[in-house]
Amino acid sequence: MEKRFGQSNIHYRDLDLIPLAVDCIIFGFNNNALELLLVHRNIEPKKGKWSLMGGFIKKEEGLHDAAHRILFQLTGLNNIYMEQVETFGDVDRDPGGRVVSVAYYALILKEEYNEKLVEEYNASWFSLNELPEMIFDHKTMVEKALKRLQQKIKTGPIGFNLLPEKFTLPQLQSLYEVILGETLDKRNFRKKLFELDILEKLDEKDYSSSKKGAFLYRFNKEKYKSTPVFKM
Amino acid sequence: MEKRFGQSNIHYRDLDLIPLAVDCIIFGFNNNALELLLVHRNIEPKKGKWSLMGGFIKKEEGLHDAAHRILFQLTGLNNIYMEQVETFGDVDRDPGGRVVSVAYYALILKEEYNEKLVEEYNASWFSLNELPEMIFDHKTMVEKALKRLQQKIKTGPIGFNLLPEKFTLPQLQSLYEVILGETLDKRNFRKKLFELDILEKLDEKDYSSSKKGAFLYRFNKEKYKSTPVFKM
DNA sequence: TCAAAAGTGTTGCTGCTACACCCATGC
DNA sequence: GCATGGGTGTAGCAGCAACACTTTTGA
Repeated sequence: MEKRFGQSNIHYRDLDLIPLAVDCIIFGFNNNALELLLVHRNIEPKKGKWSLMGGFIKKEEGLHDAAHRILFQLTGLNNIYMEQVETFGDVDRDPGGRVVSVAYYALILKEEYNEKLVEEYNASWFSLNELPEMIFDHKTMVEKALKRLQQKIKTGPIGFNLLPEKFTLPQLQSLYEVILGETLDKRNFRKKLFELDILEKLDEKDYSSSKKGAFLYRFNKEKYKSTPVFKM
Repeated sequence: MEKRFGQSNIHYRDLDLIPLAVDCIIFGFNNNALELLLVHRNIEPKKGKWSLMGGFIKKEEGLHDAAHRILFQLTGLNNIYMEQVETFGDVDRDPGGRVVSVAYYALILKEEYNEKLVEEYNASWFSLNELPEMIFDHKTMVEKALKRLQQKIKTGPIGFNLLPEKFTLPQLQSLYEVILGETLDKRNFRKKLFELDILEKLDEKDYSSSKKGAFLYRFNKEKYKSTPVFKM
């Protein structure tokens, strides 16, 4: 076989082939907390430990496709916002053998995932502040993903992926607070948002968390696209 | 063989194994321009085209080790600042066959690399504004790397890796200007730097670019470590 | 003496932070 | 009527951008 790869002179037969996986950091927002969907290992080694949902990349699928497939396997969800975080490739990261893994994070709606699938995988939600022990370098992956999410949420309108189509401003603010890990000033928060002019105020109110009720808003993609600036 | 990998139930024999490579975006600074070290393909396909220096990852080395090895192959340089950019894995990115590639960028000193090696590889420097056509998705890799470098240089003292140990403030400013792609105000630039208090002013001057001469400075790592804040 | 690059402070403005009270409603 | 969360405007401050002239020296 004389096939050559890429810009290299290496022949196929000389190649070290290393299993390549994707791990998904699945974020959800609920009860004013940021949560993570983890799967429970019911096989050895590390039986009983928690881990990110992962899987191996197939020959005929791209990285992003693999990430979406694996997310779909666990949640039944499609068309989800996902972003590559980093690739982890320390030789000993998986004691079971050399595996390189590309980490992706996903922002999903906790109300929409398929509960049956999640049960099948022995998966469960954990608040970010109360994460259980996780296998391998998954803890590091989560930390890196969170940092990227923090950056990204300040510069792009991606937080809305964690909220239902209609949401209240207190909800949105709470989302930013738990992701950024700091409390925000209510008036300043709203001022910034209104200046961006990307929200549509609806005539409906949500009464689930107060007697007075909070107005519902909707993210207006068209408005954002016409002037794609976002800074929080 | 019953070996199991990671959190998955997939057995080794079911795995698709995909060649995994590293590509290096090698930045250098010279003549007040940001430059890139590219290698010339002298084999088909794409003979005559330019490409990033790359290579396949070995079974017994980590990702970062692979990146450093490949950089060393071309430049003879060790202990270089490198950072992972992103992993590229579209199915058809390399028409020669499926290859997933992890992109790393490196900041090196143009005065220090091994010219013989570079000649052997038919490598050559290109100004960032005058890049030749490159193979595969290497252009995209460069763009992503530059964006990361722009971010990073504003928040960390990494620009010094592109300058000799002793450098002048006009040099440093020019470096920031070409990386960020904008002109900066001389006085504001210097003010910010002095406030950071991480530079050591030397008694020597550099006369290579002016008659008056510009004072030489040195980055003081200790000072930076004692108060690791950096914002430009 | 002039050309070319190095070096140096001040002012105005903008954008951010801090902050307190009224409203609507269910109980 | 009171407790709870929703909603609203302003003033001060800090940090950023804009800006011009003097110095040195080689040719």
